[in-house]
Amino acid sequence: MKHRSCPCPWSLLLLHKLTPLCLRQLTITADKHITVHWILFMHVLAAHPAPPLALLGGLDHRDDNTKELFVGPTMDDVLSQIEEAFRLAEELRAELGAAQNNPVYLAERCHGIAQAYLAASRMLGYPHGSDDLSPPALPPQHPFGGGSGSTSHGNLPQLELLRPFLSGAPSSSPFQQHLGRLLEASSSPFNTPATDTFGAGTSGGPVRRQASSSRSSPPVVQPRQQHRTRRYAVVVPMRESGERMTMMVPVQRTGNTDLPPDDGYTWRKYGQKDILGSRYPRSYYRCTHKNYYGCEAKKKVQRLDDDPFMYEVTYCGNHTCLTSTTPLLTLPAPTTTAASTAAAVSMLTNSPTGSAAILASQDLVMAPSEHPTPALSTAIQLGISWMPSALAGTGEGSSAQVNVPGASGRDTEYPVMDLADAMFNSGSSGGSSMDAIFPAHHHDQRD
DNA sequence: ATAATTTGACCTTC
DNA sequence: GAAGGTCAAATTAT
Repeated sequence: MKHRSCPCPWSLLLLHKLTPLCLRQLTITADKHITVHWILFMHVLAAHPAPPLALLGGLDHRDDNTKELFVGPTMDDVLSQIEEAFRLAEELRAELGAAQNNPVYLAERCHGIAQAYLAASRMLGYPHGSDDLSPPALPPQHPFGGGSGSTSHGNLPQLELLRPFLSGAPSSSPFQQHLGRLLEASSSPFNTPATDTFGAGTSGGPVRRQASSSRSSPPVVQPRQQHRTRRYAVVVPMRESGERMTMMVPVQRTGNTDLPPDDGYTWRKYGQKDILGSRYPRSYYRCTHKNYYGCEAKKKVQRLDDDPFMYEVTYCGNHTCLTSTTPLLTLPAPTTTAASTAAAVSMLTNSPTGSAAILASQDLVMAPSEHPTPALSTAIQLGISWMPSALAGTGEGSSAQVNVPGASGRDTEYPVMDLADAMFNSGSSGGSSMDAIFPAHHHDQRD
């Protein structure tokens, strides 16, 4: 079990510095979805594991000797680079409507944004960033991939990052619809779906590959109950439930590559099936919160025959567990629990993992409501309300707050010190709160 | 003790 | 009847 004993406030410091910029540039659409540049920022920059001390000297504008010892870029340089990325992203957002039918242009713009973030990341000496977001060479005729010699999937990782934010949203914003069209274009025309798997590259019959099983098969199989009373009262077969979405997700390049891709939600595996003509079995998952919230979200995961480093993930049904309650409104602010604070902060990233954290906090503080109401806006509001508090270093302990356009109703104050205490002193369970904030990148190299 | 996974049996659809 | 999807007991992990 890994445990980060002393989570470094590096990312928080970065957010301190960036907050005014974020508040100005961060765009929240009408239905409270954070747009592309913030997501990219979180994925590329916030994953930085540790603060380069010299850069932090630049961050604080201290007139000490640390800067003199450092000949590389300062934090201000990094921030300028980030600001440039924000500017490009904002331009892209403004142009989405007009440029939606020009995938080449859009891809290039996304590429440019990613490059700007990567430049900042490189200034921080974070070499892995280039690996994660290395933009594709964009052949004019195939802007979304299919280049010779490369894998046919995931050639536009900048867009792939956005996929989880489009899942399960029946009422998409125009911006989401733009992104959806982009992603659709990125996967369907050029990426080979797993439909033509019969005999394609397989050597004879199907070869089963045991998925992430650490136990050895028992030599003697116990006889199972032959006749069971099956109850299929309210079963909705996956093929009949609407809201289906299929996507290609690359395997984790680090650690156990047999693990299914982590989309941030918590799933429980309920079945595995050998599929005719496929080398790899198909795994069936349902939402962990099915019993508690009646969440009917399901997914099936299968490796591609022709690209074992790619999973085909089909989502069915929406996560009703995300819209079940308004738990955050009941949080005893400002004496927020660690879990709930982490939930609110993580929701700032609008990541599904943050959603999972929200659910964890729900389990802690309240029972499910009979009248589900959208909690997303609340979570976003809490997140944004937190940001200026964290920024408010001008007066320690101050609790400035910001009314987020589109977020109606109450304002909640979260003093930064409480937040920091909760974040950095909470570590009683397996994962730190920082994991909830920046969940996408782990630096544990398990060999 | 509880939660999650495995896996053969069972059910539904085609 | 075959194949895909799901159930649930057994098993394993936490």
